[in-house]
Amino acid sequence: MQKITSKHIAEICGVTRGTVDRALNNRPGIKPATREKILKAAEELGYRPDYLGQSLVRGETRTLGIVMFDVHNRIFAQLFHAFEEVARSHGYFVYLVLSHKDQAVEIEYIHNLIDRRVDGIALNPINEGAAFESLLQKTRTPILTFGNELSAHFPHIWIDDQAAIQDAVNHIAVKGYQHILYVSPPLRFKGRENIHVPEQRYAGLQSALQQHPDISHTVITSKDYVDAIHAELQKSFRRTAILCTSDIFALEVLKSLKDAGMDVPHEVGVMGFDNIDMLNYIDPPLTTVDYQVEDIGRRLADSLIRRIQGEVVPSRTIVTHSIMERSSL
Amino acid sequence: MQKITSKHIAEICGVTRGTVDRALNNRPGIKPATREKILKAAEELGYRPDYLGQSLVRGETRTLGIVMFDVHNRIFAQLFHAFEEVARSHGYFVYLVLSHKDQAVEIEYIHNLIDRRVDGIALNPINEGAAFESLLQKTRTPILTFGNELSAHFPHIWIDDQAAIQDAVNHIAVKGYQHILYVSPPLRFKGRENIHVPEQRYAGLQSALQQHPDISHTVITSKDYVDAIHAELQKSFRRTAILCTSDIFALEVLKSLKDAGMDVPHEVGVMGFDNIDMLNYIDPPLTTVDYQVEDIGRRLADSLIRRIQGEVVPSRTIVTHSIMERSSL
DNA sequence: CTGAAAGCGCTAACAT
DNA sequence: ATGTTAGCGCTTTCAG
Repeated sequence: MQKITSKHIAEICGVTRGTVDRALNNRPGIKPATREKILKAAEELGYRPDYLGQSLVRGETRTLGIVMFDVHNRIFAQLFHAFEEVARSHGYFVYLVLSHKDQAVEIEYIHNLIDRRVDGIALNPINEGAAFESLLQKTRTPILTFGNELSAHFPHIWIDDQAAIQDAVNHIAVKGYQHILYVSPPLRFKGRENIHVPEQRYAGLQSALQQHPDISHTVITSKDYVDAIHAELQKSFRRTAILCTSDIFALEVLKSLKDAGMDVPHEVGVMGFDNIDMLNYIDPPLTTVDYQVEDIGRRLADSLIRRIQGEVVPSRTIVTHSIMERSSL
Repeated sequence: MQKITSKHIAEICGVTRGTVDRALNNRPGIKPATREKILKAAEELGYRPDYLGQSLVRGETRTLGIVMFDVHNRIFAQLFHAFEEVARSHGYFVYLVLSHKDQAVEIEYIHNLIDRRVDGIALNPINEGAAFESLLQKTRTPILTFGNELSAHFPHIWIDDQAAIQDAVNHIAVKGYQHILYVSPPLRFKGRENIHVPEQRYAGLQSALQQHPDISHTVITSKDYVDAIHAELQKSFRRTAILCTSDIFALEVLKSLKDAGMDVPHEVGVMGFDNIDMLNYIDPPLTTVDYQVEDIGRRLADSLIRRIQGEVVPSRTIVTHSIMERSSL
């Protein structure tokens, strides 16, 4: 069974493809009778316009691309959900591509998306630098970023990471802690990949600590951060809070502390970041930094579509965050 | 800055587009010198072939579509990850579309995928019935299913849900439980949407219980299954196991039992299904049914691509499962 | 070795 | 009101 095209319909109805087009897209200049005949034939044959042909001539594909590291971290699954929903409501499809934090993969994917003529791209980049940005600038495809920021050429939607960590540190200070173990494994990739988010958070840590000269701290960036934490806990006898830059780190930490028989928060405090929904099932309930990641997803889709339609969108949009106090600290 | 096409290159090099094509896709019948010239020009201009044009003439888009309910349930996020990885390694892109368990949305999306000429579709359907299947059959686009099964026309890759629940019940029996609260909220949509998976599991429950006439049971399908469970627990004083058809239900149950101050597993046993990775962080550790969902994702992509290339794939592929014993039961 | 022409499926401008 | 033609960007066949 051959795929049926407008040409077939034209032949069957004894008219030309131009006329078929007029009927299908109900444009003026066609006799009601022939229109009916054509529509009926199309209906019966189960005709569906080919999107490739349409896209080629229209110059738009009504497709968005979203590039993220992976979808294991719940925060990105949630973001995607919201993004997809808004996109669909505007008639856009979305390609979800995962860079797996691999710089080459990311570049290949971006090229592919552009070659496929997506109308716009939302990107959480793992690449950075002038070469990368000029690559992105070569295309007229609108690109927005989230997570790791690029230069101001690319509108960015995210939270204020610096302020968020500052708030976290202040919260820790208020709770009377004297020492902070700051857990941010991605920091060790500094200079090799785009770690704008971890760096911003780290900057927030530094500036907050200046307000609290009484609080000492240790930064942990190793892959085996759990082991590193336990080693650190041996050394110091000051009242310690473990501040993790992601809930998924905090969950690992919590688990290992439990295994080691340590009491949270009495022996040591733990704080996370993201407020992923699975925290509902965790004990002890984790204090963390909360923000509406769905809001980010929605705004990304919305702004991207606006840009596609020629509107100017703000180069920076900050979504609010807050401290979600529970009982791990 | 205008997008550059093979036409531009042809003009610049003073040749025709056919020759440009020969150079770009290094086909024979071209003088090395002109080939060099063309490749150089293409390189300098940053030429990239347009995928729409290519797809139109080649008759393939090298794109796969995967349709699932959502990506909140971790099991589907994991499946997608594996699917995407295999697809990419074969040069395929993937459209991830979410039906949100809405039948109309699913149908609209499937139409869209076909109109966009995806080369194949992996589908966990929420629709069912002859009308739906004939809609799917109208296209020559290969379609595989996972999760809810359709008829044998659509190759299916999944676990043996019946056997899995039977194993779960046997495990519960061995542990000496006398009563089972079977939690499967989707069952209440029977007749309205495709709930093949829940039904298979339910069938597994029934047949297993025939082997254990001493075990009584109650089936819970209400949306407020947590409340229903607590009501049931009041009534019976037999040793009770709560068998949930998804870990996410089990997590909710565990949480509510904890809030109610009930001891698991001594006062009541709980068992889940899926062995999602977040179980690592849960206390008490949840006994559940384990299977390699990544394996399903990989096989889906692999088989789909085979079918696209004309191979015949088995109409049914069963991935193994096992009981993951922890300490909630 | 290269050019000319046709076609993938669609839309749009221009004739009749 | 309908037909004709051209073109989106690419590939492919057939001439030269």
